[in-house]
Amino acid sequence: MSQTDTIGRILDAAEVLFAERGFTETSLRTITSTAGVNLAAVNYHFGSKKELIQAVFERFLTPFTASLAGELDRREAAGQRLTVEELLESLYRVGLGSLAAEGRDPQRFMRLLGLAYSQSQGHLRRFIVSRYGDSYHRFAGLLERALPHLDPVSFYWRLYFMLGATVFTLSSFDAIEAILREDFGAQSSLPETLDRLVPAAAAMLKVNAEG
Amino acid sequence: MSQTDTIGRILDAAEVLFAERGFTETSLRTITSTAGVNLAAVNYHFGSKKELIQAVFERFLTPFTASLAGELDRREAAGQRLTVEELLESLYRVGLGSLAAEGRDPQRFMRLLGLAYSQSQGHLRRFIVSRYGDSYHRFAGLLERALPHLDPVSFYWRLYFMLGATVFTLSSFDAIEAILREDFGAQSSLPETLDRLVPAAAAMLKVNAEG
DNA sequence: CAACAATTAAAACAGTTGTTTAGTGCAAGG
DNA sequence: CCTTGCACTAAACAACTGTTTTAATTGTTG
Repeated sequence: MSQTDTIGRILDAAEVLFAERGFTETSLRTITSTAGVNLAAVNYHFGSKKELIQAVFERFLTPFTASLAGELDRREAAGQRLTVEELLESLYRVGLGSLAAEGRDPQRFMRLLGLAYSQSQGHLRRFIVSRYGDSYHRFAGLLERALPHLDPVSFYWRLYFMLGATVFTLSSFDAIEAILREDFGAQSSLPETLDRLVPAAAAMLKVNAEG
Repeated sequence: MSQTDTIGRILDAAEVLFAERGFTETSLRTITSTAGVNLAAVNYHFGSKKELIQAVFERFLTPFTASLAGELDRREAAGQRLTVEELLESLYRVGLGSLAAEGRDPQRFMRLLGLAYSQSQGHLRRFIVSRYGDSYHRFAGLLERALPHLDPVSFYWRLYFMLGATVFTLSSFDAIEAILREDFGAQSSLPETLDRLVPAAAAMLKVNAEG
């Protein structure tokens, strides 16, 4: 249809394949052949494989952070200070909603985020921080204000604990869900799992250090 | 000295390089040249790159699980049921101690565990499960008994949340520590961080679902 | 010391990687 | 009608991958 349908096809294929196998384990030839485009199209449209990886992240992080900003605006406008649970709810539901609304798979983005964290070849982490650092800091600041009893260092360690639990769990949601279904015959949906995660993460953030 | 000093040199180099860059990002030539051995030595002594990766994990997981088993034996022999905090303490301190005792870097193994999780090419996950699944299930069983108010499915999700917070945070301990030192001038040691992690993770495990 | 096996070494192997080059087709503008 | 620019393609590039082969060198044992 449009003259640059090729770009979209490449991004679609790369997004899926990167999430399944990782970045270095996915060759440009695999991407271009599943996308049904020529090999050289990646370098033509994106410049390099690195820039393709960044473009994949940009395509889902930009609407995600935009939706999150809107949600935080709305909640802040309501007046009272946001609670930990409200902030986590915002983060999770917006992540789910803004991406699912475009008909894309939220779990795939969680896997990509997990990969970005662990496989990060430097360039990707720098790209994400420079592009979306502000969104991160706004959320972290609001969360810190919701936890006034914590000193800054304690708060940031707790924040990383929470991010670890979130990214780690959701990035392998499919695998964990399959294990639990096999062992207990209990199906878990992603929203249900977020219902479990919100109170657990909130408890971890709020507990007094001296237990 | 010994006739197969080569094996140790290869394992040492592979351990460091894998932890720094990941598996596919580390070539056999990089490993053998930093180890000061011939390229073919890897295939001669280990068979393939996959088996080398498994050997690296075996070398630190075997003493780790053995120490953990001993620690759990000791604590169980003492009689009363183990608490969540005691179990987490055992896990963390033993992991720290058994590896540091051999003069090796505990954080490196956390990074490897994180990689095993996210970069797992299948063979590694199968290897770890078949070799160390029993240790994992014993620990999980004891932890579940320490949390009798949780139904099995809830418990296992919480377990994954806890593992996520642990692996994620400790596997990038150096990076997080550097950020906090820059922003707050506060140095954090690994033991201090575990002191922060134990109560936080325990709170996440213990909280009642309906908050 | 001779003979055998274990280990190390150099070199080549076949395959894959990301990227570049040169050229094709096509549509819009002068 | 010709040209300019854009999207796309096939082919080749050089570099790198894990692995194997063949030969040289050890170390050990009869």
